Amino acid sequence: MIEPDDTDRAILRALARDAGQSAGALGRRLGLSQPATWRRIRRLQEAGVITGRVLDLDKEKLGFGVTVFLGVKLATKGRISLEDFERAVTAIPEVQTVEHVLGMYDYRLRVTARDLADFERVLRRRLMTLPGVGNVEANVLLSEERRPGPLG
Amino acid sequence: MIEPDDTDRAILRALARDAGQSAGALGRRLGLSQPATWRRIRRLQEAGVITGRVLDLDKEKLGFGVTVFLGVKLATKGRISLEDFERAVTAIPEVQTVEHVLGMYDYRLRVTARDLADFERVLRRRLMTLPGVGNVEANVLLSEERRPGPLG
DNA sequence: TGTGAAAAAGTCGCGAG
DNA sequence: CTCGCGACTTTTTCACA
Repeated sequence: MIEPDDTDRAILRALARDAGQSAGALGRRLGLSQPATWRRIRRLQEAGVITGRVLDLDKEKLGFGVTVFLGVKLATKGRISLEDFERAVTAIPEVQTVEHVLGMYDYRLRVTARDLADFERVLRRRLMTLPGVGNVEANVLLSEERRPGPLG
Repeated sequence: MIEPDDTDRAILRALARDAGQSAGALGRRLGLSQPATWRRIRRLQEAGVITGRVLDLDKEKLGFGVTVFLGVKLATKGRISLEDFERAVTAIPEVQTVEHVLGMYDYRLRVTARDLADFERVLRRRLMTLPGVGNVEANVLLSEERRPGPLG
C-alpha cells in the first residue's frame, strides 16, 4: 500500500473529476509548477495507484438504452464450476462487468442491450445457458449517479 | 441518438481501452490523419457521446480494500421518499455509485470502506439510518473484471 | 479530408532549497 | 527528496486548400 500525501490526494481528487485536464492547469490551481505536478502524476501511475484513463460514454446515444444488473447464484460451486462460468460469461460481449461477490449471489453482471427485446435475446440464448447457473435475479437500471468516492 | 460511422466506432473502441493515447497515434493506426482523428473525437464530445474522461484508480493501494454492494428496498415509496433517500445517500462520501433500479430492489449502492470494521461503522451509522429504508442486502466484492462492452 | 504551422502541453536534465 | 527553471519533444489546435 502506498502513502500519497495531501498534494497527491488533491491531484487524484481533481483528476477523478476530470481526467482530461492538463497537469499545468492543475498545478496552477494547487500552487505547483507544471513539471512537479506531472512528476507526481507519473509517480502515481508507476506506483499503480492510477491504473488507467477510461472514457465515459453515453450508451443511450450509441443505441444501448437498456442496462440490466443480474445477480447469479451458481448451482454447483466447485473451483471448476467458477472457472467455467467466468470463461463463458467473459465471452458474451453484452456483459460489461463481471463481479465475483460474497453474499446472496455468487456473481453480479452488468449487461447492456439495445432494448428490452435485445436483452431478452441475450438472456435466453446466452445468459440462461451459462454453465452451473442456479438462480438468476434481474434489476433494470433506471438512473445512475457516480460520485467521487471516499477520497474525493 | 447519434449515428457514428465505423471509423468513429473504431476510435471509441480504442479510446475505451486507453483514453490516454494521443489522437495522432490513434489516427496512424486507423490510417487517418492526426487532425481528422482529433476532429472526430471532438465531434463525439460535442455530440455528448463522450461525456468525460475518468481515472481508473486502484482503491486497495489507496487504503480502501473493501467494496460492498448494497441492495436497498424502500419501506415507503412515494415520490418524496425517493427524493429524501437520494439526497441522504448522496451525502455519504463512502457511497460511490447510486443506481435507481427496477426489480427486487429499489436502489443499488456501491460502497467503499477501508476494511470491514470501517464498513460496519458506515453501515450502522449512515446506511441503516437512511430515510425510508426497508430491507438491505449486502454482497462483498471479491474480484471484478471490466470488459469493453457491446461496442468493443 | 489532408497539409503545414502556431500554440499548448508533456518530457527531461540541472541546480537550489 | 522535491521543487522550479529552461530547453526540447510531442500533441493539440487552427487556417487553408
